[in-house]
Amino acid sequence: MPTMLIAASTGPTQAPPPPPDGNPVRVLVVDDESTLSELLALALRYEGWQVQTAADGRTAVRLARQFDPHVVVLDVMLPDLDGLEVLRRLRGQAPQIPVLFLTARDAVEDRVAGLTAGGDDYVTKPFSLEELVARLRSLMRRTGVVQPRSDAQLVVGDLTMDEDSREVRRAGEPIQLTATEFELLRFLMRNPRRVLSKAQILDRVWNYDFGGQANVVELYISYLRKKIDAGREPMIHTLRGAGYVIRPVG
Amino acid sequence: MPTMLIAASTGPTQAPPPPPDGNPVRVLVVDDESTLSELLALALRYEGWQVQTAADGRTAVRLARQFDPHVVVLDVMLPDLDGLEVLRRLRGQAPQIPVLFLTARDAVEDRVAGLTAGGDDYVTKPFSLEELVARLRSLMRRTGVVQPRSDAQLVVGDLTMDEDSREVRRAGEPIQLTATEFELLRFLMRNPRRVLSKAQILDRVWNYDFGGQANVVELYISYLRKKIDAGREPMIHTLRGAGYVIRPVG
DNA sequence: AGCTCCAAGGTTTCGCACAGCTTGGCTGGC
DNA sequence: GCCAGCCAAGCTGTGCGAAACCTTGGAGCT
Repeated sequence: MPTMLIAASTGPTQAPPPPPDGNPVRVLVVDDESTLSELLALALRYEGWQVQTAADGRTAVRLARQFDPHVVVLDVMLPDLDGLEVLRRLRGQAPQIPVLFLTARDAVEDRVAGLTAGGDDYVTKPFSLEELVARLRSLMRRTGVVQPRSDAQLVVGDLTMDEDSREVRRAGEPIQLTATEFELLRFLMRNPRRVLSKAQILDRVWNYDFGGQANVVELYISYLRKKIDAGREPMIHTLRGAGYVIRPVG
Repeated sequence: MPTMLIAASTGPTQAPPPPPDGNPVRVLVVDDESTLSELLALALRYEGWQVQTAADGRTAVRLARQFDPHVVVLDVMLPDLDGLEVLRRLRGQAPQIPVLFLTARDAVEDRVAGLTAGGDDYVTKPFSLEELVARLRSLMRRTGVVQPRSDAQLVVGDLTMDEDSREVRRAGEPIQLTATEFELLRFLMRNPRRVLSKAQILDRVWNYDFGGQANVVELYISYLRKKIDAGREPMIHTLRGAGYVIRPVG
């Protein structure tokens, strides 16, 4: 029985953003789980960035010297040195370099707080790629690695999202979203007019270790519609057998 | 008339795409079902691409080294290594190489997680050749293997199709198509002014294991006409005993 | 007390078989 | 050479089964 199958994806996120000043952004990823660092490398390369990975602290420090990254993604839990030590050595070479820490959810929060004192940021595992990339982007914006541009403001039709303040408005009217709803909407808004398959959405918006039913996507689309399209001209459309798409009305 | 033989495929598609830089695109197909990989090889060669096939993971990795493909079509279920392991080894040699995965539909939601995250894509079996080729093309476009050139826009007369947004318009007016209608129209539009037989269409647009009546093609042509030729100068023409052709008016 | 997600039932849409109808072309009788 | 008649090829309306999608309620977690 031939099943129509377009079900899967059509093509991931929009075209890579322009490099900071002609050269691509260089990102160093430090994590000892090779699966994770490879996944990350993939996603970040897809953003158009240059990526190097290191599996332990010493390698990271050595690599940083020759690779000279603009930003570092650093797991605080490493086999050899601990995050703090790696940070110190990195900063010894490049005092200004912004760092995005990865920490286990249950990790002691106050230590991380100490680490991020300098304007850095952190993300707890497991995270979604969409969130990690957004954080990284925001971090680079704040620290001037890339021009701020009007990047933190997403606009599709009369729908706007401020990524920093997390404010969302439709026709000026503020809308309250939960964390997951926000991520999903951000992903849609970053790819306006482009059909996104459920698989793509899952891969990108849900945590990398999510093992659940694929219909959470339908569920959250349904939530979003209630909040965003309620009583208005709909912006979120279903393309049966293909995916979802957000489009300005008209 | 029983099932149409897949081997009959002549699956023509317009002139081969522009090679990356003067040389033809090289595609590596990895699948252990020889019937399928041969079918694929045939279709891809017809696109003007150079194709090599491998039946298992190790061979694939070895072959990749000397063949140096621009893109890989990879079944996730292989006799020796599994898809992810092959991916890892491939990426070890060529970190940027885009991969199109093939997965069985019923295979309990093959944890495809992360596979599309890096800009890769996947297609579930059984698929249609048209679908697979379109995906491959889109993948190469996104990852810069070929110049985007005539990006994702297909144009025949006043009829346009955007493959990313799946928007179709005739004379500016938007037209809603179902998944199958879309595939069929895409195939026609990729081959303007060229007569396509029902057998070709069946082989190319329907899943390779389709076992139904041959008159689905007539049926869907009829649907398409209602949607795109309705009340206008017709663009889809029947050549009795030969097939169908799409042509700009005039 | 809110958020996330599973389960399950309900709804819509699509794909396709079937069958009767139309069209076009061929043949043979005149 | 012309027309009637016939047949194959193509067209399309109808209907059913099932896939795809939507929604609700509630359980578990934080």
